[in-house]
Amino acid sequence: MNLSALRGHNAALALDLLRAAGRDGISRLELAERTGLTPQAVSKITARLRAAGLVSEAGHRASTGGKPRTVLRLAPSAGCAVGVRLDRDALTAVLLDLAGERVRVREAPLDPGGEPPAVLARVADEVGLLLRGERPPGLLGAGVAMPGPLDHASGVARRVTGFPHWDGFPVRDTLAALLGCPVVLDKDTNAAALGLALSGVAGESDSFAYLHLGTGLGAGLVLGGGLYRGARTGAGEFGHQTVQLDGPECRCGRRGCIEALCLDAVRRGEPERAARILGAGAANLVALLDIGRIVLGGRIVAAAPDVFTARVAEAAGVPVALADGGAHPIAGGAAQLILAPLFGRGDPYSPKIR
Amino acid sequence: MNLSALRGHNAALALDLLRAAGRDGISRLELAERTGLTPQAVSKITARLRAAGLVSEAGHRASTGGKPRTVLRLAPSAGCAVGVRLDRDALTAVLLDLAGERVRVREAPLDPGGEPPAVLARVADEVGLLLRGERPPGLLGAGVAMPGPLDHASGVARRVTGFPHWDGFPVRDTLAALLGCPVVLDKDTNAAALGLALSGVAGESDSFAYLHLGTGLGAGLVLGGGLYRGARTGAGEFGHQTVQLDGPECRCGRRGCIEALCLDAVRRGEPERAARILGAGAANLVALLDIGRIVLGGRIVAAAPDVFTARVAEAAGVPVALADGGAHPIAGGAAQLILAPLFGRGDPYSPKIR
DNA sequence: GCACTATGGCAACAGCGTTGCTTAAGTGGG
DNA sequence: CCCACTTAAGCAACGCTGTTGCCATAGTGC
Repeated sequence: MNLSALRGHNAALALDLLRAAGRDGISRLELAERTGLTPQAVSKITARLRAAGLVSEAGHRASTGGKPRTVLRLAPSAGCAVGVRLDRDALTAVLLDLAGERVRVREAPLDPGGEPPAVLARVADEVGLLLRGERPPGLLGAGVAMPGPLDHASGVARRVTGFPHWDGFPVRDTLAALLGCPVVLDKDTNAAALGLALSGVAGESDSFAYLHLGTGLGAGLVLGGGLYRGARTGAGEFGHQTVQLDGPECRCGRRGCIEALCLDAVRRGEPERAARILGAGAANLVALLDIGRIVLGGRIVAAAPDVFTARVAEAAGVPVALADGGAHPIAGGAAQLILAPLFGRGDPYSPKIR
Repeated sequence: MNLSALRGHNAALALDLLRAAGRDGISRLELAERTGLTPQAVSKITARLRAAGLVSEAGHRASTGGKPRTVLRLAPSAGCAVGVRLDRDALTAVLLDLAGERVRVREAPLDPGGEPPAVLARVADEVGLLLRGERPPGLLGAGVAMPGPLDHASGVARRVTGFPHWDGFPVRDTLAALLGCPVVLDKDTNAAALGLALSGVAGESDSFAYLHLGTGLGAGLVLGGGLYRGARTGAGEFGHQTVQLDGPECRCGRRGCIEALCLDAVRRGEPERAARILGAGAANLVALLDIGRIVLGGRIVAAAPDVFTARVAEAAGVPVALADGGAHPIAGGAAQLILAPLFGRGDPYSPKIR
């Protein structure tokens, strides 16, 4: 790491604390305490951030017997990002400001049966409508969330469930050309987990799993405050975890996959049973990764939130939270794919220079 | 991060590359390429390391039309560490040099039934015998590996399997006082995984799982090149992953735990079946964490290595390696608990300053 | 023997966080 | 109301980081 990387690192550290502080803001001295830097260093860093328009002064704290601390706040309008969720039959697009607040939403039906170029042209049109035809000032890029599996690093779809014929299609580069801005592609569960990590739904714990039970069952893992994607960006394949060695055959070819068992119970109208199966899978996760929390989301969980929350908490032995579907956690998380690197929240486990 | 932390970071980066290069050594320019630093910066860093006696020049590479590159090597004798494995009935102690090479081994029977202070006094005696009564120059500390569960951060044992009455005993601080050097405590599987990560057994992949099948079944996870310990240092509890929802009750109170099923198959003399069960668990790990390799070890694996390797590779779909039991992977890994931080290989997922 | 190539050190430099000091802006006792 | 005291934040000088430009060294190959 060289000096310019050091500067970026510390600026990101400060920005992340400013982001987490939200409307309350944070003082220079608090930043110094939390980063371990000296107050003077923080003054210089925040001066640069203020000069760049990313941070502004916003009032003062009450005095504690001396000069009151000046409150600093992230300037939400200094940047924004688009987030797009592509689902089997619908598209959700959101515009988020730098603070992660939703500025606009747009939902539309989608037919993924078409050829990828046509579908993506459609996506670009919808994003244009979301932006009302003009490029908002400070647009940093667009994040796209799809069901997966796909390759985050290259932005190429693989055998994305519900999107036939997409295997190997360069979604990221195609859409980047259409939109004229940087595009990042990731799995829907990863996007949601990242968004939840940044929104504070995960509470104090900096490691949690987001479990999404909708058309399928998937997971996004946040370990040590950052999204864990694994060696080939395929981590979080939770639906095909074997939890019943001699169970019924799954469409993936293996037996006793948790997704098959869970969805089967749901289909039979036994949410209690589905919740207990999901709880067993969650308990496996908690034991294996020693994570501090589980967050549940998806259509099927939303249909019986109390049952799922109670059974999973019982089995896993950690706090369980619900992702509010109305807040569009996946589309919002997709936009956070663009914003997160500014705050040093890119994935910390990616292969490093050694 | 401040400048002194930056210097430490870059020094660790260089040392880790030197360590990985082993006897072959590495030139300044290669270090520059791999770290992303300029050649001149590397010259300064290696000059400091040479002045500290950690690195020495060792010959030259063949010329490629100009001045031949000078080879740098880690000076193995610049430091050493003790590693101790405490098992149910035996103690293994090793002395490793800075390069991770084994200098000495000592094995002795152990009765963990006694009170912790008496057992640890015994351990300290054995370490004294390993060191032949004198403190070797450059001794950095002692790492201790036990079956777990235990708390790495505080160095306190919890309900360590095979060690009754140890719950809550401050193993690290007690032993540090007896030995007069820093002590680090961790689970046996974590120690082994760390040792394997540093020894190159994991090959190119910087994420893998070490699965140990002996008296029990446990795992150590290396993600992104560093040991993953989780929020409360309890990660890697693999033995009680549920793989058979309605399976037989386990002593942990849950049903269908992989350890119970696996060991039951072994007890019945069906290693093929045990290997297939272990394979299913390994496949779960690979899917969930997208790791690039599985490493197997432990007494039961050693009794039928081909069967376990073949079945696990088949199920998990990634390369499977064997940890050589004769190389004392757990005791050696325990010593690496002390050495690894020098090379920036402390756990990268520990809670960060934000 | 000489031109060429590649490595690595020396010296000057820009930029990072740190230190010592000063100024600003409050509180609270007399 | 004044003034001592406390706390926050900026200015200037500094030490140390990696970087840049230049040069000495040590090989190859015509």
